[in-house]
Amino acid sequence: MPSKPMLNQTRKRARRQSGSNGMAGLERIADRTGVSIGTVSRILRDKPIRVAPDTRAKVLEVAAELGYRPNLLVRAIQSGKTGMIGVMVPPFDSYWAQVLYGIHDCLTEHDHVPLVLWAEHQPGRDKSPVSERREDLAQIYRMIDRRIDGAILWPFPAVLYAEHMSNIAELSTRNIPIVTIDHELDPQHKASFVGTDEAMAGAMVARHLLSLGHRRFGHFAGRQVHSWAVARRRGFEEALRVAPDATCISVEVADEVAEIHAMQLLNQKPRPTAIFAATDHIAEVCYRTAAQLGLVIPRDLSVVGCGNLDIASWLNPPLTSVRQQPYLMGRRAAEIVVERSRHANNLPPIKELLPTMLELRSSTSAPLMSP
Amino acid sequence: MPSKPMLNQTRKRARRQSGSNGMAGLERIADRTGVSIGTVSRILRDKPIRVAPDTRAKVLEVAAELGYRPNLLVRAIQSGKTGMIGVMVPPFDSYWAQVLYGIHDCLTEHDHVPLVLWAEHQPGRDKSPVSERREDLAQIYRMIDRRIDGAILWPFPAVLYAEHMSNIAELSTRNIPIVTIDHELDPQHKASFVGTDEAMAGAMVARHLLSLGHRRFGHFAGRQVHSWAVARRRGFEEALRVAPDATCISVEVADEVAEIHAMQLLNQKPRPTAIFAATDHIAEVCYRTAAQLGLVIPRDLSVVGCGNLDIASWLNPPLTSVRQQPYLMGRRAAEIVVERSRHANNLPPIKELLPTMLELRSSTSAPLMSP
DNA sequence: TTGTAGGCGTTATCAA
DNA sequence: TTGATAACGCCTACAA
Repeated sequence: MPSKPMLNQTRKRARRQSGSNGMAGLERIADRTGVSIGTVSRILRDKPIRVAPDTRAKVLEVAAELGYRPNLLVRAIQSGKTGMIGVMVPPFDSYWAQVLYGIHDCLTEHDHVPLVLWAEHQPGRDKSPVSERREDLAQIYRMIDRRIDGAILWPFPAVLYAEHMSNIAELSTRNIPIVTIDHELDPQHKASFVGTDEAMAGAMVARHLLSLGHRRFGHFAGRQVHSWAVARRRGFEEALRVAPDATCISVEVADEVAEIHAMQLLNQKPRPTAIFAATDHIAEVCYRTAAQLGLVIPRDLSVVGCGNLDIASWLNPPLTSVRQQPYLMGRRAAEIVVERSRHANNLPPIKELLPTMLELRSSTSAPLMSP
Repeated sequence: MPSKPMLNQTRKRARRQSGSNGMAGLERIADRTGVSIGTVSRILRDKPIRVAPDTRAKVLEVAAELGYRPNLLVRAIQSGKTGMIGVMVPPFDSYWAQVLYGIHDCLTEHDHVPLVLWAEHQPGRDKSPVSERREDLAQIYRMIDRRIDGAILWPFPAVLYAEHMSNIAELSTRNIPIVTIDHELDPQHKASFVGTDEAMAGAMVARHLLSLGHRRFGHFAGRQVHSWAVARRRGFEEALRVAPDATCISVEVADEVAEIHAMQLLNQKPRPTAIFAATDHIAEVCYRTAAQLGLVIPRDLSVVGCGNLDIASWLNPPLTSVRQQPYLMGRRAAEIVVERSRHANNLPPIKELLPTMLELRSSTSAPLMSP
């Protein structure tokens, strides 16, 4: 009979052997090699510790043979770190695909994985404020219940509703590091922010159009609940001031009625000779509207977009557009969350603005004639 | 002094109170309400059990106040089910975005979440077989180490290399349910499959072009390592047989040298009057090549694509393309993995083919003249 | 150098 | 109706 100290573990093992469900654990390796679980654990973690060479060899061999893989869930509940970062993104175009790539690459390089959930993307779904809030809340709980180490968020349209902030509060009150992309959150959430230098973007567009000789501008602005849309608009308008005789009419366009807004603006008299569309999607609407009015781009109307999506080069004529750096934005956002998570979210939140470039294509030219 | 039975737990609690890291657990609620952990657990799970109404009320109140959220990681290590499904996708276009939406929606409806990782997507990365294999393997381990309940895979180009199958074997030997999309795996993996009815797709395209009067065809086939590419090609070629005088030249195009292949095929004499491109991306290359040769679409050349991506409608002229059902494919794939996972992967693998439609646009017309 | 005990947050199983 | 206890698979301390 074994001595007392061994009895306890021996009994345990005997019991477990039967109920095992397939994947080998430390215990099975311990049994097969005749050493204790603790020893196996130490060897497999490859800590700088002292182990008899043949013990190590034997353990490694059996582990390989059994296809042992550590269970990160267990480590997670012990360490309090799951290595999972919640990512909530909008329905996507090529811009967001790049952002996701950036996030993905940076996270995996740091041994983390993204838990990607979508903000409402179904055209068919009920979009009432209430159901939207519920749905977003459910998504946030999905992440919290799995104990994500941090979250990267996109500013869903729901930021419109004050109640929505309480969803984000679910994260911030639990001290989960947050980084938002493109939209800056209220300071109370202590959230970091990665965005685009909209002042620079606006200035580049303004300078380009002014240098072509334009003086009457129109701006299709994004919905002003998004901080990027506000900054983009201001950046453009302020940069126009260098030309005292420049005028600009800005209208905020909501996706659903973009056509109508575009039509109204393009029917102004005198008509603007150049348009800065807040996004390439809006620029596309602008193209369609221009076509309906019989305007030829760029002869009658110069158009500049923003985002430099795939469509920019597919449009006819190819669209001049502000090139942002979505991949880099994703990377930076990921780097920031991971770092905050490592420091128990005690680092102060930071804001980061990435520079832009203007991608010149053929949707811009000098105005037909001066007024 | 408390009686002996209580002593043990009481001591434990006293110790833990200090080291708690923020998020409330059952224990804290138990302390605050004066009941045992077990009771709290039962109430919060809301099982059909008998609890004193006031006990329940008190517990629920405290739980809400503390913002209690269950820790799914713990449930996972106990139940052996994490509720996470690994999803490995290629760099994406609108087709894959739809697939992801479908997967996401179906999974969340079943209280699961997707763990989305990318198959190599970086143009800059070293693409040697070895490093590619390593990278994919790392991705697979990331999923396994977090104990995914199942996996939805896209057939990465790496299926080319025999060694790559050993990566997938890492999943199948562990009895993790697998569903592949678009590419059918070797039977040994017992993997399920969701794809498109390529025979139907090919037949629709063939019928359409034949009815327009075409007899000389060209087919830009996808790389024949992909089962979808093989089936799509065969589907098209076989459907052409209804016209005894129809001829078809098929070439397999690799992305990198697509232009060259396209140029060669379009330089055949007599030149084909209609092209079926295996993907819309290839169709786009075809457009460019045709332009270089001074061919006008559809006057000199009819072109049909497949996938009905966003670009199809942006191309000039808009591309006639086979419409697949990516969203549905995603949903079905998700449903299938979840179901297999629930049955310990004991259900037999299934194959599912979804029907297609032909989206008629203006890239096809009758041939200019009969030979 | 190796083994054992205790704990992570929860569930399930008895016992009270 | 409620409480205590043993898992789940692993890691950290401490003991041998």
